[in-house]
Amino acid sequence: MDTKEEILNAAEVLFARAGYHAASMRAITESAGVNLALVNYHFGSKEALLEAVIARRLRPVNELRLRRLQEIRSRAGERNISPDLPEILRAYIEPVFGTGESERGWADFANLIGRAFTETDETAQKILLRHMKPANQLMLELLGAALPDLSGQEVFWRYQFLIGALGRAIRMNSSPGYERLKKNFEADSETLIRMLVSFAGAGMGSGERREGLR
Amino acid sequence: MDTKEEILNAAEVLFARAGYHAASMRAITESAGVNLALVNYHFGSKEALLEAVIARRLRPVNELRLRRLQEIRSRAGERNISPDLPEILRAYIEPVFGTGESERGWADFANLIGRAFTETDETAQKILLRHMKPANQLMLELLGAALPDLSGQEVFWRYQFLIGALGRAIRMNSSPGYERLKKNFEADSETLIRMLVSFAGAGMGSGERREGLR
DNA sequence: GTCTATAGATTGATAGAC
DNA sequence: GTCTATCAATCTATAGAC
Repeated sequence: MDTKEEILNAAEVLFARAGYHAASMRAITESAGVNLALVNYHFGSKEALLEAVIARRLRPVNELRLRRLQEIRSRAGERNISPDLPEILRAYIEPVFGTGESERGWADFANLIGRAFTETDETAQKILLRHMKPANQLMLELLGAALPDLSGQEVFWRYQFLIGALGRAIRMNSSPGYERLKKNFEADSETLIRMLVSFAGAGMGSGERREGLR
Repeated sequence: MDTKEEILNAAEVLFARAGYHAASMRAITESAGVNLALVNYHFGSKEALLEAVIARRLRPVNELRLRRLQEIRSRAGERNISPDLPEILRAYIEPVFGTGESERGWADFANLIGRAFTETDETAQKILLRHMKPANQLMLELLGAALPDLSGQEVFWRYQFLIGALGRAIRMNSSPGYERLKKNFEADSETLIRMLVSFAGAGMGSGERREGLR
């Protein structure tokens, strides 16, 4: 297989499992079965490698998200109605669990994303925010339109709660080390998505006057 | 001041802001104004230092949590009624935002906890889980009693969503780097707690037959 | 493009004087 | 308890042969 891709795959696994700093380039190249010097040849630096790992998976996810959210917005605009909250949530949540092809390796990447929110002296966090910005802005706009009775502050924080719940779900679902905790409560992706949409839908809609009237 | 405490304070800040691996013992001792060798003298190793940092803050939080949850359980038991969901949530959430004394430094620790869920080759994660286990078990039991119509799987995952939302709230509220994102949506702790309880209460109670009848 | 070899810096930890 | 000095290991990155 392509050397670059081999490195990306190995880096994804190790960044996700050990963390950016703890995953050394020696470990990565060894796991990939390539020479140590090839990381710098192909990517330039360790940080650029992290950027490439994140970008590879995140681009299709956010493109799909954005497309679905834009479609919801234009449909609501045409008929001059508020966008539907559960529909918005599903468009935001579903792509994270796989863009369709859903190749192997997604579990590790999901774990990496979970880390990226906090770790690696903000290196990964910045990369992440940059990729998600367009979808995030549109998401806030649609949520505001779907929840017209809530203040901007309320909408903003409920959106943050959703992001937190989603991140937790992804990590719990994919990262090893939670097996013992999950025991008999294992859930497949579709079940998880359904539970998330229902949880966040009820949580975000709480206090809305229109609640339940649609 | 006490040298040990000085080291703990500096380590807390640096672990939180840079991450466990990125925060070197040289940086920690320099920031604490003490000699490099004193970390190993007082704590034994870098990992033991992390353990001490976490334990110092987490013990009072979880003791308070446990006490309040136990009180709810015994009150419900006496009167032979289901425990009240918002009350459970408040008992679980409130202590995380400060145990009352709420000394300075809590913001950094909150950030550290956010990291600990994922980072540091599971070192911090294990420490965290060990500390939270008693409160977590009681929490699951009370949630099950408060939501008798839900399956164990549903209760478990909604609890995970709560943990995710809570963690996100803490990090957003305390860690630097989110200032630009929060802009005009800043909220004080009491407001945040209220929003969390209302969000999670609605989200967790969704689908319950008794919903709204209490 | 891929390799060896190594530079150059930084890390956690410790021995031993005070 | 606190200090200096240093070891041994590890890290990222690069020079240069093939």
